[in-house]
Amino acid sequence: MDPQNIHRCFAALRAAIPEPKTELIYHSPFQLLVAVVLSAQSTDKAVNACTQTLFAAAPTPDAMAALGEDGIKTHIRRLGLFNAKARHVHALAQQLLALHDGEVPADRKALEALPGVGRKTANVVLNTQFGHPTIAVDTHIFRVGNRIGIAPGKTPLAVEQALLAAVPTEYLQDAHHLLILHGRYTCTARRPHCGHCPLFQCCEWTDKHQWAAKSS
DNA sequence: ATCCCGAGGG
DNA sequence: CCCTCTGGAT
Repeated sequence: MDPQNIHRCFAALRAAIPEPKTELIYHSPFQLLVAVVLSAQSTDKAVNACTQTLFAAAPTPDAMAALGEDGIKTHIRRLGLFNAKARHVHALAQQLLALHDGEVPADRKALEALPGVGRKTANVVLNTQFGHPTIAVDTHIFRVGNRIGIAPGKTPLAVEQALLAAVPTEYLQDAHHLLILHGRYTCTARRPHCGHCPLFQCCEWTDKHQWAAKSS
């Protein structure tokens, strides 16, 4: 997709979603990091409910390490993958204490070396906590990017780089959130609502007409 | 390529 | 009832 078309897409999204909601603000980089680790394969609503009680009990890496794996589990039992997540969050707190003086590192390599943290999670931390220009490519953004033609049939990294190249740095935050919302509510995985999609004109997905016919 | 692993939606 | 969810590690 050529850059002009990408800009047309974002203009259309901006018009359709006038006021992007700011992401939930967490009290510290540590709490945001934990929240993102917990969010894997889970809805934001469920994660918010869990983190509220979890951070009341253990707001810092120190307290989280002391809470222990089983203690963490009692707060996140409603999430999917909660066993692995409790293990990761506990090990995460311990490693922050052991290797980084209890602070979340502002470095990609150090972040991705932490348990339960991959590129997507590292990008969220780098962007929201440390102001680095990154795009965290989750399943929504990956799907949307491939469909509309930003990086058809390619890897999440290719989508990330294409968006980084196309979106002005100061607009990355909003672009990220617009794409998430678009993927969540309109460009859905199974039954996309192409019939009332704000990106229908600029979208290069070959199946868009088929789905437009099925979705009013 | 597969596992982890539960809730909520279509 | 089946699928999907703001993934990451093996």
